[in-house]
Amino acid sequence: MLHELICRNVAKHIDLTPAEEAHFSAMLIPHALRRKEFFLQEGEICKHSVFVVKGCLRGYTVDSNGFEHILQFAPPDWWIADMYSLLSGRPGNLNIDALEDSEVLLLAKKDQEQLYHDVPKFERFFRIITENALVTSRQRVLDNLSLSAQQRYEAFCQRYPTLINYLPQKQIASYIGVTPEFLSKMRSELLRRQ
Amino acid sequence: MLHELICRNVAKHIDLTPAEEAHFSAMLIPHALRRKEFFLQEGEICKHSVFVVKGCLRGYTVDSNGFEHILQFAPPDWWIADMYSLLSGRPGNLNIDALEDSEVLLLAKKDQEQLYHDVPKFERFFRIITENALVTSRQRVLDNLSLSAQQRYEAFCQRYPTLINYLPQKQIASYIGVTPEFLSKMRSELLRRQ
DNA sequence: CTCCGCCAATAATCTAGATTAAGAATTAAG
DNA sequence: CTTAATTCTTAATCTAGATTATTGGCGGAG
Repeated sequence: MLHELICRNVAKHIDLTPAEEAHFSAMLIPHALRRKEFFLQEGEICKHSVFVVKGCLRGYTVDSNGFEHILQFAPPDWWIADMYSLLSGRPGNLNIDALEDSEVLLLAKKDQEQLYHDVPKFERFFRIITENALVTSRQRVLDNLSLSAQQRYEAFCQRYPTLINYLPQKQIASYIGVTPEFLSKMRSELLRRQ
Repeated sequence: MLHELICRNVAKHIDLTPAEEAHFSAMLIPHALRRKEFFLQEGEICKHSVFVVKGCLRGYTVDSNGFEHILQFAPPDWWIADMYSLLSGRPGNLNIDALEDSEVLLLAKKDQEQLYHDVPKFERFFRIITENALVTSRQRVLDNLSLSAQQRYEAFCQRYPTLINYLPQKQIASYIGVTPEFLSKMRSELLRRQ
């Protein structure tokens, strides 16, 4: 069933009655995205939290020189959104698109707020996943400040072992903050050493 | 009164009855820190959320070459903790110390969980401040990936105008990820240009 | 089959920012 | 007031990683 993955995702942190689960499920809007299709573009207002069921999305910005900087990959079982825009209701600077044909479930901001009201346990759920995301994000800030490109690549390999063989190197390079050429150089050095 | 600042901080996001406020207040442990005194050191388990009433704390790591990398400053009205350690119950890699003589209020993890149980509105409060912290942290990741040192310094000046004249340049350099020498060079170039 | 767009690899050159060193300016302490 | 410690500045050299350019492989479209 379409909602099985997301319900298990929620059940990791809170217990729902069947009625609560049905109430939640009814709010979810299934949506399909083709490879390279945008879910959100810079300047738009983000009105949904997105849960990935199949495929892979990415959130990134484009700087003044046209270079992409990837903030987040979202493979199945992950949430993604332009949090700044979603929370503030103002235009964001994030682009979100699909790296391959994907299926997602959307939770509208208004429904999410309704859900907090109807089933307060969801305050807890989103508090916990936001806390985890914050820990990850802060670790990434520290990695960017304290590790070399080589070490950042190795850290990425350890943290996302499934993504490493799945994503084009170009995307990984953009996530860890190096050029594709330099990532290639690092990889060949790593291979030579082992 | 000692708890006035923190109660206004909470009131920004949730409304409490006098009884709830008293219940919350009773959990807070006042604590004083001298300049350079550690609240938490690398390898310890973080058991409290810290709210700064007076002075200024900082959270940072020390890399394998002995260089400090500042993750967060906490002036009055801010929360700070080693979130990874606090959430996981495992030893963290963060150091937290006072940049000057400071006064803080501690909320023990156990009390915080009790509070979620007794006054569920606090789930909401901490969800919201965690969301805001996540937006800030992700913006910082993007700044580190896409901006030059110069631009990162200007962004810091805009975002923390009060801190800029208050903190030693050495600390600011460590936050934006450059050497004190290079920060000094950038500042003199900025002055020359204006 | 071939033409074209995407991806990876390699190499030469270039630059932002680190490193090192040394002196000037502040601050704190006796 | 004197000394010691810390912080800030300036300048010379050095390096990790960027930039630019070239090549080859590979899969899809006509």
